[in-house]
Amino acid sequence: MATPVTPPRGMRDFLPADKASREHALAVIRHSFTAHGFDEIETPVMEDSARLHSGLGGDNEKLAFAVMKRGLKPTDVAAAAESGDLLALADLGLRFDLTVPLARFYATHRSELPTVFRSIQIAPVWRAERPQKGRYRQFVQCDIDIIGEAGMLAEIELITATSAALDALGLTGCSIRINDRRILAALLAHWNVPADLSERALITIDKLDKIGVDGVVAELGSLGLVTAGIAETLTALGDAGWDAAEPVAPAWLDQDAYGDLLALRAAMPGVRLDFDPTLVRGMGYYTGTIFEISHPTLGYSLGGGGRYDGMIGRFLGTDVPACGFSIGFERIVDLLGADAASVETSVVLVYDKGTDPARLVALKQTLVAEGLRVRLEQRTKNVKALLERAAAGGYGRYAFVAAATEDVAALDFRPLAG
RNA sequence: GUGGGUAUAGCUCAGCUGGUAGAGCGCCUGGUUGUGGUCCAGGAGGUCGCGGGUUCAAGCCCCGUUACUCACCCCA
Repeated sequence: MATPVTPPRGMRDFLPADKASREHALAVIRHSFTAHGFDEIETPVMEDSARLHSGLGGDNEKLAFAVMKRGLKPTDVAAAAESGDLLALADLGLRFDLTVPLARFYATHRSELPTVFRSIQIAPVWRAERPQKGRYRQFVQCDIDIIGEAGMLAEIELITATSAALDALGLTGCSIRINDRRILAALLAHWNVPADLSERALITIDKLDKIGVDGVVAELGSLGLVTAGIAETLTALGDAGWDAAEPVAPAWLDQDAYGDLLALRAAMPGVRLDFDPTLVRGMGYYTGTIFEISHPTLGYSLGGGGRYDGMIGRFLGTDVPACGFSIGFERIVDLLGADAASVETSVVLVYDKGTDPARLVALKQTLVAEGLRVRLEQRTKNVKALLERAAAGGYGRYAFVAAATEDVAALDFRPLAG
């Protein structure tokens, strides 16, 4: 039956068990980032509409929810309709990522921030997309960014901290793919791709693992490019790993950028880094290193980031180097199970109707003081269903409170098997 | 923005070639059990997403519409 009480399209309610595991994961991520020397900040969920549409958000700009001006009159609407500029009706919008707000935040507060500023942002963003598996219209991103560090120490700290967070969550099998915009730029130059086709060509290259060499060549051809020799390079790109320059560096490879990637890899022996010259990422504002979290069981990435040295300057007037990494929180929590430690210390006391409330609360207080999480449940006709719900809610043990139970020592705790 | 699938009880779903709405689970009541996740019987609960159409008759067929969902595009 269609119910009129569903949340807005692509946005979700969270039941207690979901909320608990989300909060647990958030705490783990926050702790990892903090331990690596990053400081958490918060910005408003809305920014000026003009700022959101300043060209820095790539295609995401088109997905921004707009907020109408207050006090609009019918004449305003008519004027906007006539001019065709409907965005003129909006002066604010919901943020579609955390990077644009951060750039604005830094421009506002630069004098109060350290020369090299390491920020944490854990917050929801909104995109007016068509929802599907692993894609929502409201979702939480966990961003860390380093502003003011031009050297590769920024990349190293970001990747190290992100990798530590994934480890702390118990996520196994993740790898981080890495590339550099300079390598892509050199590649396009090698193919004589004109500037106005660069963006389209890059998006096509990004699909190599999905549509294969022939698919990419066909799509590049349809853009009007001369595709002679491209297939050979693409094959080499697909096979390229960290030995891409052995024994001889290929003509398409930007050796400066590649040398930097090798140095990054050498600095982080504990992190699984894969060089992928076909990695693109859609955001046009990236200028150097780009990276993305991959998981073998998923067709989409779990997060990504890169260097965007030009963006702060758009707000500040003077260029400030910046680099960031974002974890896609929703896609991470979908992979996590319940928090085992919490289940172990959570118990249910099942009591019969008519049991003295004073005695119940005394028992409960004693157990709470011992560090347990305690839920009181009145016994229902069907105890089985009650216990199964408790198990699903993250409780690990239960005991019945008998009429004569005066002391917690008399409680007979038994495990709740899901 | 493009395409596919789905919509029937609180939940998961049946419902034949059109003929008065069904099951399991959950819930309520009575009994049973009486350190207990058992069993038995009974009961409540449905504008069949919404709006039209065809028909003596529509949950079922036709048209429209909305929502959900999966995929594409793109993205976290």
